[in-house]
Amino acid sequence: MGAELRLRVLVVDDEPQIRKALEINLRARGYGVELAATGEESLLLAAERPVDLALIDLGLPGIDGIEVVRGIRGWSDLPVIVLSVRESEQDKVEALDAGADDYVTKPFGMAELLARMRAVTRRSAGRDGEAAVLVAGELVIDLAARTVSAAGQPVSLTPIEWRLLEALARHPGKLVTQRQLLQQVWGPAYERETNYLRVHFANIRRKLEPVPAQPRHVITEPGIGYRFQL
Amino acid sequence: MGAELRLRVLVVDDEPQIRKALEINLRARGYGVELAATGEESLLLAAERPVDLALIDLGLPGIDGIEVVRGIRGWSDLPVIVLSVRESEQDKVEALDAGADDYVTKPFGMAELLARMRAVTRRSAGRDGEAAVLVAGELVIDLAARTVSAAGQPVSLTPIEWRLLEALARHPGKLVTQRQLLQQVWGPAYERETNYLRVHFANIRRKLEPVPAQPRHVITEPGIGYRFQL
DNA sequence: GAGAGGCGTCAAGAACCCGATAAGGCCGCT
DNA sequence: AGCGGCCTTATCGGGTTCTTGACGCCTCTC
Repeated sequence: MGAELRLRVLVVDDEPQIRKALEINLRARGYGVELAATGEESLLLAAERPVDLALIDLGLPGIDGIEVVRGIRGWSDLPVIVLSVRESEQDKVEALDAGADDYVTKPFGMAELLARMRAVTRRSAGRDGEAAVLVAGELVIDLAARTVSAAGQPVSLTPIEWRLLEALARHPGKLVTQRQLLQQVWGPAYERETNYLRVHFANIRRKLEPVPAQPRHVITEPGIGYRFQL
Repeated sequence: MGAELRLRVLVVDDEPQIRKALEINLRARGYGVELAATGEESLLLAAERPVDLALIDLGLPGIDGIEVVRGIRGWSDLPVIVLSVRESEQDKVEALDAGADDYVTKPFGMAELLARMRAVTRRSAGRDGEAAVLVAGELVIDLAARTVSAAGQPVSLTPIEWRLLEALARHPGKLVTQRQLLQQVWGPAYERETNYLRVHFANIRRKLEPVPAQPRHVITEPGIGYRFQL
């Protein structure tokens, strides 16, 4: 399994010198490198060419780096390291809570960056393959295409509904705590707002479950969280 | 108090002031905190009491912080954040390659640390751990999915019941004292309320044991505690 | 053999959690 | 401006869970 698959890295930075420097260093270490100069470009690239890791600069023209992170997190759990000249705690917190796995302030040493890259890829190494479509009775959920259909009919979910369903469906059968859901969908400041979950899961069940009062797939574990039952 | 499902953090640092400061800040944020001053102590604690995250100082007397990280990585993939005054790249690389998930140099801002803690726990929460399934006769306990079934039938446990069963099942065969159980499930202020244990274990046995009056798996050690028999 | 302490059982009230529903505000679209 | 979708917020009822106290049985000690 340890067959030296070369990892592919997406580098997003608007300064050509930094792009060049990173490209040279990473290629020398055996990484494959994709380059993007703007947020728009990076999102397109990430969608069409699968990469294993993204290095994203915060100070981008156009779409901000934070938005790029959010955009990526919307449909994948690709490891993301943010690079930035901004040293303020608020910037770091914002980027990390947007879904970044690490935050490195420029200027940084190449050895440290490489070590941090190894650390975050190590974590996500054990992920599943592309089990992107999941079938549960009359329910069909396509995680990649972001589509759901119940009893053959396509169902349209609101953004929040989709993120909640996705958080459950990514780990079928496993229990996801209220805290995890609130943190993933709304952010760490909303960990106590369990009423959000009640309202939105009620809406989800109304759309997906044949008998919303007796849900078969979106199960609630009182006092703990929710579970997606296949 | 409500059934707070809080994350438990192990703090390893030899300076009492830093331990205290971290403890106060983390508790205020709703984390459970275990403290250790030396590497030896921390390894013992980590093995005995399950925590969800470890904050480890590098400059420890006795066993070095790096060795603590390696020790933990030897048997678990617990998220680990290293705290250190050392700023050299070599120290960072060494710690990260030893298995640490992040490296924060002192002094650091509390907001940043909390954000980095959220980032690493978010990662490790999502991955499907190795099948942590425990089979004891007609009992099947899935610690990862948080499900229990007896004689093929799924059993639903209340939050407190689950936490008690989990505390026993994480160390099959080992004796867990009443004090440990009360402290883990209800908090340190409830160490005397052994009647809670009697009531809830009676309910657990009623749900799990074929003959609740003659329990085969949830064994009580009079005057000391309880034990999970495989 | 008597007493004390620990344990299991039971039941009742309080506290808690969930689902349902609806009103109000915000935003984008026409 | 008007409209509609979406999210937030509040309230209510019903069901479950937790706590608390009481009682009887067992075992261990004196």
